[in-house]
Amino acid sequence: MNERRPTIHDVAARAGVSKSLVSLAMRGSPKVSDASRAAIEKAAAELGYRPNATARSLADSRSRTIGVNMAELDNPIFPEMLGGAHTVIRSRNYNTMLVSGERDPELETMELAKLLEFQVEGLILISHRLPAETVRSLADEVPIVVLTLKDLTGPGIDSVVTDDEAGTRMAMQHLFHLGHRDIAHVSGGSLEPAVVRERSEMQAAGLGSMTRVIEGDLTNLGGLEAARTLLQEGKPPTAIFASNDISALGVMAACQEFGLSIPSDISIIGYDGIALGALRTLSLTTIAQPLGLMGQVAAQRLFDRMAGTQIDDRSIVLEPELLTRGTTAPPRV
Amino acid sequence: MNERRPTIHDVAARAGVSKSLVSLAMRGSPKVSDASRAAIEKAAAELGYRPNATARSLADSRSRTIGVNMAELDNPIFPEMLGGAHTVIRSRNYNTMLVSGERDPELETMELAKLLEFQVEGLILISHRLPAETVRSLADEVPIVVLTLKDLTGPGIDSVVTDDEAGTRMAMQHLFHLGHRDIAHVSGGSLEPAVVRERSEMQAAGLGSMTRVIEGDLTNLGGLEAARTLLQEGKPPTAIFASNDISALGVMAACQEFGLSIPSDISIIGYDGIALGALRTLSLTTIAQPLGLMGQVAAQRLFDRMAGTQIDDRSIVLEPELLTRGTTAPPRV
DNA sequence: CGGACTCCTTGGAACGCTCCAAAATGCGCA
DNA sequence: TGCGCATTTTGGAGCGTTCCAAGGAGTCCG
Repeated sequence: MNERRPTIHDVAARAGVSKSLVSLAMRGSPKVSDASRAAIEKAAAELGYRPNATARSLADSRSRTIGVNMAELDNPIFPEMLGGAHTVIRSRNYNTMLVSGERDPELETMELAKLLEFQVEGLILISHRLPAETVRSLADEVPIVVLTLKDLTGPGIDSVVTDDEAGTRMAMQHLFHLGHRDIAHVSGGSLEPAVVRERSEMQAAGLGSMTRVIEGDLTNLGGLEAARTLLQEGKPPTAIFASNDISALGVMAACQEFGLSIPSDISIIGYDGIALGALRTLSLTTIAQPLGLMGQVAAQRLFDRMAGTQIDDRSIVLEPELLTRGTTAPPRV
Repeated sequence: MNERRPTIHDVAARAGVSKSLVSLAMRGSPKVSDASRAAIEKAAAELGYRPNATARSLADSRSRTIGVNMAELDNPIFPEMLGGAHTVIRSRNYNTMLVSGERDPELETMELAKLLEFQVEGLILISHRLPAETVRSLADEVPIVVLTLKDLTGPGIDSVVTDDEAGTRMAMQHLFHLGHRDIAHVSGGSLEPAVVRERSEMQAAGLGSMTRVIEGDLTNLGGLEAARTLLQEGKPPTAIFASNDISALGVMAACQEFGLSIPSDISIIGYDGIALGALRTLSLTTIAQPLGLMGQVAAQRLFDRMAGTQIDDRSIVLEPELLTRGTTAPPRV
């Protein structure tokens, strides 16, 4: 396992050419004669030569690496976005360096610093907990695309989000058209400010039919508890709109605890469109964000910025989609 | 965004010392006098200096990077393991380079080659689809730890698995003690050979009470369809043991379709212990593998190998655990 | 006041590659 | 045969670090 790995020099010596020519050949340059190329390939194969990407990065100062930060793992929307981004990154022949801030801004800052030390050429933040100022200062070293959080833009920073107003409207209209007039909303609390704020504004302003708002925190347990509180208060609403899917699942559990059957006694709609919600066991009606696509678009935009393409807008807004599944139905009359 | 980044030379010039001293100072060497250190730190801060990890890797030929391959994203057990491994990698001040084979052995091979070009110091394969021979040949360039698949060991290759025989036994005994005598097993089909084979052997040999085995494929849909076939055949078993959780969720859905309520009409037990199964809505009884821990242990073992620690065994076997939740109960009498 | 140490500090040679300007080769054609 | 031009090939300088052998500066003591 430990003999020194062969270098470009070894290949050159063995093929009887110069290191420069090997370098060209390895990169598939057309200026290499067929004879030389064959000799070089043969020598490389015999030696089991592998180009050293580190040396290459240093020499041409391109790391061919994108840094991805994923703040947390326990909401499946993040891995789904990661998957999308990752696909694009790979297709461009780049590598993905993954870090995770674990919800701790200080740790997150350090991890991002490490990415920069590795000379990543771009950064994708799949959610983050950093102060805007920190992100802005990173952004003048390397282009950044932020997923999910739309309120953070600025020079060097792009964002990819879905149209939450539209999504909220869709959810409400779906319930409204089914005949619901007594709707409760389990909000996201203070987390994910932008998203939550908008969804909440909608609910406050928009369709006046919603009577109650309970604070959740975008977790499963949060949804469960919020719904419990709600249901203890007395007459249950005919429908509940949760700000995200995993909290919607908590809401479902609470309803079951209270002996309400879904959707005949109460309708539930979530937000996000996690893959899991499609499982027949759950069959959660939801407003789907195109999660994988968001990741892809984020990566694409990043590559565009890296290429220096002239682009005006800083924010890409994708459309959400209503997925009508088994947890919503007309209210009992 | 584009002025040349300051290098160690710039810092040296500004602090009025040599680049070597800056290098030492940046790495916290004790041989640097307080005065110099202060001057250097000041200069570095003023310039916004960031060490170039690429150059460092090249110079001391240590990339401080671990490559992680995650074959697929749609079974949540993989991200959970990733999380565990990632935590350990970070705590050692290493970086994680992530690739994904997308179930395609050829692509997977290329991706792993890229990792080696980046001089990763170790490799963690969170499941993979490679021929044993390929893995073995990678293993003589860099230490490897394989998660989940136990049949692949050899020089340079370690594995981390759970004791599937024990797990299977636990599942069966749980059902048996509840009083079930007519149990069906939804298998994993040809995938994940080792795991499946063992779980299946158990079922064939072990507790003779199981009457039927249906082939699944470890997916949600596979579980759904397997269970449908089973239930169409006539008198349903009193319990179903699925080879993994996501297929168990499919099985649950099928049961509901057939009007069977869980657990009063039929008990269901899964395998894996995905976080999701704990959601109150699902409350899936299962045999839990310590997923996060497996990832951690894998990373730890990798670091031990990298440090050249003398270790004899090649395989780490962790114990599974029965999580009794809401989908199992005594059979109806 | 000269050694012998101990502490700090230094310049130059790697590390394995790419880039570049310049050299070698080959070919067509007068 | 010789010249010009296109095609191949080459050595050396860099990329930003670390490593190392060796050089200076003090300090302590006889």
